[in-house]
Amino acid sequence: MARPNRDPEHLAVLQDYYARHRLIPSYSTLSTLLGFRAKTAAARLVGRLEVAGYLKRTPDRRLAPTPRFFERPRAIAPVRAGMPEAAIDAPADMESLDALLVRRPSITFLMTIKGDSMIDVGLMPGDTVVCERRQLAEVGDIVVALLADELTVKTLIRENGRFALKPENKAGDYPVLRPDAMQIIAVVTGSFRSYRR
Amino acid sequence: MARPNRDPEHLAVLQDYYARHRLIPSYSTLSTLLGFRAKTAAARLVGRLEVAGYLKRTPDRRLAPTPRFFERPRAIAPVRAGMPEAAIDAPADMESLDALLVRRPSITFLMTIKGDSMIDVGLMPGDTVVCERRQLAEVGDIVVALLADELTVKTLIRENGRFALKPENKAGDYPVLRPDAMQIIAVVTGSFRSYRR
DNA sequence: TTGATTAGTGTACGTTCGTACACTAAAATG
DNA sequence: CATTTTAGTGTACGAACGTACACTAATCAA
Repeated sequence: MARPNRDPEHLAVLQDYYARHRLIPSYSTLSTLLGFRAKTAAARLVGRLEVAGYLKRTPDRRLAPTPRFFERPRAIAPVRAGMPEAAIDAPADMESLDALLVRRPSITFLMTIKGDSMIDVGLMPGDTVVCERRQLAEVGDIVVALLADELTVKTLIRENGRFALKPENKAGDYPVLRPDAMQIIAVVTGSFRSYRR
Repeated sequence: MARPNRDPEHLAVLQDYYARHRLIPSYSTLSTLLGFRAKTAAARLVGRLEVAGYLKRTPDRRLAPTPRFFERPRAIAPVRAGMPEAAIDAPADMESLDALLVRRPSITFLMTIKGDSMIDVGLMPGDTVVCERRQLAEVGDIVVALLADELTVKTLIRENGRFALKPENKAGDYPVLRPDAMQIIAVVTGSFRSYRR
């Protein structure tokens, strides 16, 4: 039909640029980046990438990346024989983990897990939880609550029409907490740990 | 001395905007966002945020966020009586998730945990592990190994002078793997999950 | 080989953006 | 209360940006 489509290759360059600068460049600099001599070429490319769902426009018509822009090959098991490289394809530029875990920076804070009361849901002592500061939580949410001047991480449950805080450790035999007064400080939206020494 | 400094508050709005759009807005839209009536105010604010190290300029003089822009406060428990705000808002330290979890982006990739064979060390099905690609691992490391064309996450142990792969699930009764040939693909340096619906 | 199709070129133009500059407003200090 | 300092206002202007449009180049299918 027509010319060969080099868009994937060009997208890769754009993704690298974004990884370095955290910014979609102007058509001019994108043209320079890709070796185009007319910035219209960059404009057309961007149009195609928009249609393909890699870029979108903000309310004020500026260019911004979409979630798809950040999709990276994750390692996938099973792997084809003798080809672990292909399955991994280590991306030189990784999506920012911050983007994955933090949606509203202004109300987000981190907290360290103390003790093993939430071990059944994979929250080990020393793990860091990502918390969004708000009072409204839903039943089933893991929340940060203020109890006797201590910040506690527990699952919010409902018992006989009352809210209670449930530890997640069958072996540890922790009691469900049914305080008279309880203040929800934040909702846990994620967690992480580092195995680095 | 002078007017109260509302920069932290304004920075928070900018950070939220960035989290939504992955883009630093123009001075005009930033002014609208913050309720400024002159875009010069936004320009001045941005200048201050540059000096403070939250923003920088790309080679073509466009505005981009710095690593510090992505730092989050870490709450400290226990809390002083009735003062949960202070523990969060006046944090001991600020940290960026990327800096914490990814030290060498070029050899780092992500992988999703399948199954519950590592549940005792807090790796639940669906969790994402951060892996650094390298062959040299130490005993006790959690590693990604290639076994029968499958990528497996296990703990590397030494048994009678031989290396072996140990699952971490006492209840599940998984066997220790003692393959004739085993290839270490990567070392797990971190893990995370999101509780978001 | 020809025709259809799509990528990139070159130029022109209106709009928006960033910056400069003089000015006003609000707080803290002495 | 006066002084000092810094945040925000208002206006103006050149430069950069995005877009439009006509044109050329490269590939594939018939």
